[in-house]
This record gives sequence, structure tokens and C-alpha cells, in this order.
Amino acid sequence: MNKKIAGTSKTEPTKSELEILQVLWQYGPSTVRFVNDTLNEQKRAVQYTSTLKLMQIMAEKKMLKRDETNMKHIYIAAMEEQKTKGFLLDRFVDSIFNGSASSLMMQLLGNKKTSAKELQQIKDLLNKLDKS
Amino acid sequence: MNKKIAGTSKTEPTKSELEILQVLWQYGPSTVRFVNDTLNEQKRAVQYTSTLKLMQIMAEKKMLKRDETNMKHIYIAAMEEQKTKGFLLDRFVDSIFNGSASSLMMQLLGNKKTSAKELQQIKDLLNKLDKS
DNA sequence: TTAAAGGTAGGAAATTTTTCGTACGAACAA
DNA sequence: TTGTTCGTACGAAAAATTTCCTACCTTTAA
Repeated sequence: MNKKIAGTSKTEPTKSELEILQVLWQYGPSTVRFVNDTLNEQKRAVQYTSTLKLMQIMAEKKMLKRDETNMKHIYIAAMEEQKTKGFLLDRFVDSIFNGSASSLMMQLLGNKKTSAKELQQIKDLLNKLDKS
Repeated sequence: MNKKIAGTSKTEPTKSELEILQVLWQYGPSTVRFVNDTLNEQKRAVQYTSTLKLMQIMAEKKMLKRDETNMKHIYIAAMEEQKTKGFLLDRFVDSIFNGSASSLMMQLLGNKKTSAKELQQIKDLLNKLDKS
């Protein structure tokens, strides 16, 4: 299954694909070389041709756009950061927390790794929301 | 990689493994038959032996415990729901939102699928937290 | 006592995802 | 001009995950 039907692609990035998207979202249109270097710095050892191949596949799937006018192709994320993250978050909440955002919050609040500063930011956020 | 070293298992359930864990968390110790039926009702078509096999693998990995005293083996989730969900949430926040819980919140709040009721619950939650 | 139903075990196959070797062309420096 | 470097393309292998076939045992109903 999951053959792509024109315009219906579910755009579910795999773990590795997501890593690449993150780089492109963070730094904007980039060459394979740049993405690969960044991954190796920030994430893990990976061969240039592996990154290249994956990005080619992603371009085929229309997850990335590619500017081929120069020899060094430039890749651009075709999936919007906000929409994609929203989609992933949705699926995450659905599959782990039965669709309940407040359950997620509970978990987040009971989590040591969520710093006091983060919590304050969240409260501020909600307060701002109240006013509007 | 990812050979399990005693006591160091990263306990990263795969997608299918997570589905099974959810059933066991929700309904408690169960037979394969029950888990499989539940998956077929709630999730998707899947063959009995597929579920069986996966649960056997999970038992090997120590994700599940198994009571073999009767012919119908009873499987028990060996991973605590809260801890596991917390771990998964951590990884999710790290990989998608650069570790920022408030970014996640922003996304959540801007999300149509998060109902007003959910938002209210979240606010209540934070208020309660303020008082303590 | 026998056939049917329902259970586990194990291996293999199918799928999906990830990695990388090899070939080959273009650019560039010597 | 020539060789080294840097790029893409392609195919296949490797790894990880998921699915299911087959064998065989136990229980149950007839």
C-alpha cells in the first residue's frame, strides 16, 4: 500500500526524512553537502551518498523541491514546517494520548525535563490567549 | 546496533509494538486473542499469528511479561505506561520541537483539532499547579 | 474416540527504511 | 592537458519491521 496517488500523498516523513527536513527548515534551501555536514555535526555519522539518496527520494515524493539549474542542486523543503509539525503532533497525541491534549500536558508537567522556565512560558502563552 | 545489553534496553517501541502496549495498558493483562480482536476493532485488520508473533518478540525483548501457567498465555505490559509515554514525549519534543515544550504548546494551541474544552482543561491544570 | 476449534512455536517471506559502492561527468588546479 | 576533487545517478545491499504460512499440541463437543 501507500502508493502515491497524485495529490493524495500522506506526507509522513520517516525518522531520517524528518532530520533532513529539520535542517532545511532551520537553514533554508541548501545543497546536499551542507545538509550532510550539518547532520554529521548535529546528529550522527552518515555517508554523503546516503544523504544524497534520501534527498533524491524525498524529491521524488515531492517532499522536497529541487533547483537543478546549477551543478550543485539546491533542495527546498516542500512541506511547510508548521503544517507538518502540526500534523505530526496530531498523530502523536492521537496514538499516544488517545487524542487528549490535556493528557499530554499532564505528562509534560510531571516531567522533570520540562524546566520551570518552560512552564512559565507556557503559562504566559495561555494568559495571552485568555486576553484575546 | 541496538543489541540489548542487560538492563540497558532503550525500550523504543515501534509503531506496532505501541499499539499492543496501548491495549495492555488500557485493559490490563490479556491473551493474544483479546489483543488481536481489540486491534482489529479499534485499529486495523491484522492476522492473529501476526499479533502473536509480535507479542512473542516483545516478550523476548522484555517489553512484555508472560504468564505461561495456562495454555492461553497471559501477557502483561512490562513497561510502565507513564514512564514510557514520558520517554516518548521527550523524544518527540526533542526531535520535532528542539526540546522546547512551549513550542509544542504553541503548535497545540494553534491547532484546530484541539477543542475549546481541551484548552479549558489545560488552563485548569495550570491553575491547579499554580496553587501548589 | 474422533473431528473441529483454538492455542503456541518457528521460520520464512514481504515491506519499509536506510545505507553505501560504483560509475561517470564537470570543474578546477597544476 | 591531465589528474584530482566534487558533484549526481543508479542499483543493490543491509537492516529493521511486519506479516503470515505451516506444523503441531490441547481442549472441547459430538
